[in-house]
Amino acid sequence: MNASTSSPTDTAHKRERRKHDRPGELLDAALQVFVEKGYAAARVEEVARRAGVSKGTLFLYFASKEALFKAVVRENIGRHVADGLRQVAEFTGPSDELMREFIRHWWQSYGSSPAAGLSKLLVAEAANFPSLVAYYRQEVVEPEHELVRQILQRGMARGDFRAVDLNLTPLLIIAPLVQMTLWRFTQTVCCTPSVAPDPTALLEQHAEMVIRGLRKDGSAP
Amino acid sequence: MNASTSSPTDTAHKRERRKHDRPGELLDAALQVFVEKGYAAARVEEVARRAGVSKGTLFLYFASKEALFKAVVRENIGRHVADGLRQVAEFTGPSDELMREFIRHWWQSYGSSPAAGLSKLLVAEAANFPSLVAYYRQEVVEPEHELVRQILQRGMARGDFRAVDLNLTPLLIIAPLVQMTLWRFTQTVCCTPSVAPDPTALLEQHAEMVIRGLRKDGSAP
Amino acid sequence: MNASTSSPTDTAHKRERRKHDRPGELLDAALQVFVEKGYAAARVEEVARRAGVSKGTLFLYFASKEALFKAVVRENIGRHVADGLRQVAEFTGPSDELMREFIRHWWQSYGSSPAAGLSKLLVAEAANFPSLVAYYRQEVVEPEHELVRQILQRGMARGDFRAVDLNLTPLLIIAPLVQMTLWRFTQTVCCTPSVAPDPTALLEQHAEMVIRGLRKDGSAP
Amino acid sequence: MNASTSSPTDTAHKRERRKHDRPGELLDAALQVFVEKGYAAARVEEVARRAGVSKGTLFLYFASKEALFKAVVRENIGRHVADGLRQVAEFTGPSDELMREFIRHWWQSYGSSPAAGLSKLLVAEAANFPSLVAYYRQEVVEPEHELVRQILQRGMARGDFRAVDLNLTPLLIIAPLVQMTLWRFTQTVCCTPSVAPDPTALLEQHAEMVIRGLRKDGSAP
DNA sequence: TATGAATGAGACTTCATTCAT
DNA sequence: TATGAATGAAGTCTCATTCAT
Repeated sequence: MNASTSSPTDTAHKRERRKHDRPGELLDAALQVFVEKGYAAARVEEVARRAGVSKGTLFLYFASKEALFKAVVRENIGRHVADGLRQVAEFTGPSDELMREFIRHWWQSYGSSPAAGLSKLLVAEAANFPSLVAYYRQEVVEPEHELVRQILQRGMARGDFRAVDLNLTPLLIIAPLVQMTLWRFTQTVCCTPSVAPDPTALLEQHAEMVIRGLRKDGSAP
Repeated sequence: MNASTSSPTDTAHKRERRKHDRPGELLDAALQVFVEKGYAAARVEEVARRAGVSKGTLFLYFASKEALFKAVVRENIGRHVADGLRQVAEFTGPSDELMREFIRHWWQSYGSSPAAGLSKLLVAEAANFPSLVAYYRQEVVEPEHELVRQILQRGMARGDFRAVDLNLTPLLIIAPLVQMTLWRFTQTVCCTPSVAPDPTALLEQHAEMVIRGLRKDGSAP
Repeated sequence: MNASTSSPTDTAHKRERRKHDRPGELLDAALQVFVEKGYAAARVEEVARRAGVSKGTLFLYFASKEALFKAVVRENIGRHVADGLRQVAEFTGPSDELMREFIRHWWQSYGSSPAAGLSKLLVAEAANFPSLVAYYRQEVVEPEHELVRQILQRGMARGDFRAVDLNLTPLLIIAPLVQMTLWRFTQTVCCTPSVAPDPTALLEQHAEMVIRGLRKDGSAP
Repeated sequence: MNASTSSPTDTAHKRERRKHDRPGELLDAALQVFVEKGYAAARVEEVARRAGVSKGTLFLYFASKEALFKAVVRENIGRHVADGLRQVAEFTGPSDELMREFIRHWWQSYGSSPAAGLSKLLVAEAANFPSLVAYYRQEVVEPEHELVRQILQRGMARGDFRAVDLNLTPLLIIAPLVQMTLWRFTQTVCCTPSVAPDPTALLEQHAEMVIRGLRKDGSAP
């Protein structure tokens, strides 16, 4: 931001990188602004300002505000699920532990990342951008559910978990994770600790509840 | 409409009733529109149209779009929690059943009602209307958590539930209910059944998971 | 205003008179409001309120805001000049005294009356209502100038005044009177005494200046 | 407009100059429109049109209609009084001549200038913008009166003028000048010559009346 | 006659988008 | 490529006027 805090080499380097990374910097800034204000209340000028360019420049890279918005969504819909699936296939320990891993990993790779703003954004703009919701479901929600489904199936097959509905249960396992994600963007101001508690403790408590909820009736703790 | 079908008293009453009912009709229409589009994208003219009045009429009852929005939130923040608290105090059966009752009741009295749109609205507009978020938390979220906390305490006191954290657990119990609420307004368009499944089945499954999650280690099903 | 402050007879009487005087009360209220705010910024509802009737009632008596405005102007263009002309014809004393009388009388009968607001109104709205300006000039300004012209002619004929231009001098004599009138509506707020001084002293000083300005070169004081 | 007629530097300058001149052009147009119509009846779109720009451009330079109005007033409250004061101090001739000079100068530097519209504007909007009236009085009216007061004091000290009230007399001397100013904007339409006479002749006649009004009783013409 | 709820044209203002530089 | 001044469509809000009661 400030030339006095970086060496000439850095600045020059930064400027070089700048030109190349413009779209990326704009997308980062746009994600921030869209998440904060929502689509309609977001100002393209503020996106440009946060990216350090002028309003006109933004339109060199994105044809319209809507195009920018869609690019933000598509860009941030990661592929963090893919390696999740691999993990399940390779995992050899007890299903309890796999479930705990999944929950921790979900939060690390998505829930606590900047991309998590997408969840808020898509809740807020669902009615205005139905195609994005469909896209998001296909690319994110469904694979995620499939991943949980596989964990459940593995646990049931191994006799670690009782028999549960494979359509409903993934929703219930993921719901608190998504809620924690939404809270990150809902409680910027207020924040009694009881409402925005320590994420780690909450994740562990969630995992504990889930595992106990899935335990077979006669099994030991 | 026709003088021959109504006495002067009736017609006078009709006039009166209209004036009396207008704000309510406008608030209902406004809730719909705000939930659908979000605050910024909502058009006051559409609110007026859905309420069957002209643009100008809306401003006879609400000083501004923002005042309308705030009135919508305040109006729909119900008192459905109050009788919940009474229910707990009076309940005499096993805590399992009380928890099931709470979950069913939450959905009936709020989650499936039109007022449930508030949840989406407050997620979407949290950053733009922090005071409303604080108000909502105080009036709705905190009392709700307190209610669940009392159910948990009762269960632990009676030996029905194992010892759990009284700050974290309510969040985990309510989170899936809120998620179900949000889905109602997120999946207007698409809707594969696996994503928007039968609420009743989901509620029962949620209750089952929660109860098992709270069960004492040695206890029978 | 308040029934408790007047006997029943008074009130009844007042109400009787009311109906009859509605237009007059509306015109009085309208003069006030138009003078205070100007035509465009004046609200018909405020006129109605000050007249103690509803907005709808105003339109029973005046077809439109513009019609009300024109009626206000026409109504307040008095005939105070007419008797002024008679006075001149009948006056037998020295012209000094006649001039002093004219100045005092102008202020008493117009400058200090509520109708004086017209002067401000016509300055403000001249460009928007040229026909009213023409009407005002014909009915008020020209007769007034003619009156001063007659006083000057009389004074010159009697040898009391030096020879002066009969077109220019009336303007110069009346100008300070009109300015005093405008100040009444311009200095509602501030009012250092040097700017809004005692009207009587100012009138006397004006008369003194005018009379000396008209005195023949060799004449004694 | 045409690249062949201007060097790059020129065109860059032209751009710069436009941005630099815009506020001034808008203020000029705004003064016109506000004086013609009054504040409330003035349309910002008309101001923009007269300045040759679009509605939106106006708001790049002035935050609101009210801000534009206030800028118009502040901008046109000149410093034409300052050099008047110097003139008095340096003047060596008879006070008659100084007074004549003041009257002529007042008209030249203010009364006949576009800024003279301020007088009409402030009469019209006094009640709606009291702070501007106070500002105007402080910056214009009071210095002007002080200037006349100094001329009078000088005349009395030199024995040129009789003793007069130093608070009242400046008002009487300036009043006809202000009236002449107001007439410029009041008589756009009608205009019988007797009502809007030759300003020069009127100024001379005014000066003559004032000087005679100030003359010591025994003094020769 | 009197009311005041309802209307809708029109004003101010914002902001995504364009384009000359 | 980058800028930012300029645009004008569209939104919120006001208020003169109407009309059912």
